[in-house]
Amino acid sequence: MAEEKKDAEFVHKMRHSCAHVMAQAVTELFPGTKLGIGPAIENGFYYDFDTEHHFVPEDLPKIEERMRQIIKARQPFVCAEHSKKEALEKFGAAGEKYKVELINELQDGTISFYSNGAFTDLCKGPHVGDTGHIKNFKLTHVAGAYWRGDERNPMLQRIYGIAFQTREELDAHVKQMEEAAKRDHRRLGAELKLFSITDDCGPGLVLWHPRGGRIRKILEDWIRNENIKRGYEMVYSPHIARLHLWQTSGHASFYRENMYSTMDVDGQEYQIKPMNCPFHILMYKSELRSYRHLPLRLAELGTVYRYERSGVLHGLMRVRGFTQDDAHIFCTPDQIAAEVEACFDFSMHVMKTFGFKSKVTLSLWDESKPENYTGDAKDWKMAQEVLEGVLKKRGVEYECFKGEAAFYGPKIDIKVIDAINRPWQLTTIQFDFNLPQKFDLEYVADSGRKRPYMVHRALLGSIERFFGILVEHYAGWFPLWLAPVQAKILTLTSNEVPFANKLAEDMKKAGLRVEVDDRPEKIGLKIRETHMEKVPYMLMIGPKEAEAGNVTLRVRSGKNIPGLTPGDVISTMCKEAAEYSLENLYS
RNA sequence: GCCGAGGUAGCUCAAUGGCAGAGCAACGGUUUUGUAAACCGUAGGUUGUGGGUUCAACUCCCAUCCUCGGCUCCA
Repeated sequence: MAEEKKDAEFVHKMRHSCAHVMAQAVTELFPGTKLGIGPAIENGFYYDFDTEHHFVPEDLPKIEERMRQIIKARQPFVCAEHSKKEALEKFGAAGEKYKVELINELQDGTISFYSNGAFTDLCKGPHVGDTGHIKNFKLTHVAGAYWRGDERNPMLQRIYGIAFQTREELDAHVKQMEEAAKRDHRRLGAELKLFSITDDCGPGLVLWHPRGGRIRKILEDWIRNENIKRGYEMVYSPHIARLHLWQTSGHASFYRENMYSTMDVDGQEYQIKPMNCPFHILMYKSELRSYRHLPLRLAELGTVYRYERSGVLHGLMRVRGFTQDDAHIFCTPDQIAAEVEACFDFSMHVMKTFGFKSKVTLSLWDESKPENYTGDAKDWKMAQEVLEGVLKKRGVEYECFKGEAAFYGPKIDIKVIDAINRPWQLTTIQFDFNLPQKFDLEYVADSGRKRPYMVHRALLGSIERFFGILVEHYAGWFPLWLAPVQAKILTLTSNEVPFANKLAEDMKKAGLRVEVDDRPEKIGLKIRETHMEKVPYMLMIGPKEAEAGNVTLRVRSGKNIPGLTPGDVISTMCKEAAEYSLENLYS
């Protein structure tokens, strides 16, 4: 264990040292380049540069070559300490304005520098002994990045690299990235004919094709049933509403930049919905509510439209029109903890059903800036304790982020990573102090009228994003209960077609999704195409099977299971599909 | 939105100012086939879009739309 920790520390130092060497190579090859920062990150490092030259991919091998020379020279990393004044003089003279900015923010006292060869960088270290310790690295890509991550600052050019202790690890990582690219949902979405997003329709607007539509319908039916089982009422609301409604809710001001322009209907301004909340609130308000009727849980697969800046769109993960599995819970103060707990458990049930590994975060307010939030300190304290209490009770690991709460309340977010390790938020469970007040919600309690608590939650997050994650998670090999085509029947000759059609008919009657490939093609071709469509089960029928009245099952691995009766196949497949199984019963 | 790279047949990609091409897919025909690609043929294009330079533009210039990698922002 201690060994592992030591290794991890070494690798981190080595990656950071590699960033220095890259900066050194870049400043030598492109004189006048100013330096930003260059930390070690997961699997590698980056460095931000400000230079007239625009880096192109062809520059990377040249920079790598220079880096290899520096590494070969085994230049020792030497630490030196200077006063702030000396540091400012040194970097000021070199015109390193970004370094000067960093130094100015450091406390007075000594400031450490690391040098190797002729290159010196402001750095708190530590580093490897000399550049010879850097062995297996590769520069991967160039990207833009704002200085200090603030879009008001100038944009620098960032070069990313990866570095590992051994050649094998580096090669394995490169290979892994290539494999990950093959399961990218955008690629599989086209290959498996699940969905498309086209120029003609518009960016961020998804066309769900028949195969994707089948899966979506199964997902939607499943999540609706799970909601109903837990006491939710499924409701529906319109896609547009009078602007007035959004002014009341406050969205027309605080959510303005994500909303589309209004449209004129009979001289009135209408707005396409970016949220479902106001509609559920109107339903709540449609009658006088009593504590006896709470909690009220209104759920909807609600399609919303949000303006997302062009550069942030990403396949199904970030789109402009999407459907949330949204719900709003209205309840009394003494019901709130149980409701949040139930939401959290519901989310965990979702994650488990699909085999997702998730990461939980708790977003809290910044109590030093109450002016940025609605609701008083007492409410916030209570709400945060409720959320954190549930996480503690369930014993899950979670990370707290102060100041990350919405202005209207704290929240629990649950994220899942995609094929290439990018995290995407699916579940969100949020307190809302704003809307009950804006709409003056109340309920009749034993001692007069009171304001209900309101929780907003989405578990899948959006059907689109969830589906994108799902495609990548399974690499297109959906478990039987989700597979758009669960089995394909392949005939060898035209003589078996009647038997194949009869089997298909019986399977369809049993509720299975099956297709027959009766083309006069070779069995090898049919197998290849069916495999590439990622159909879980192939049922092969040739003269032998037709004679015996059975089928040969070919599973994904290529293994054959001969002599199965149609009845066996149907009952086993039905069982597997009904249990939301992640594992195939035939394998 | 910002920085950069791109956009050629349904898909993957050629063509460096001089006749727009290949493989796969599609379509037509032949093949009745036993475990990951049978064979022959046909068709397919305003090179993202609009403008400009030129005798001549996929190629150079300008604008614009979209995609990709990041940044910022978020389900």
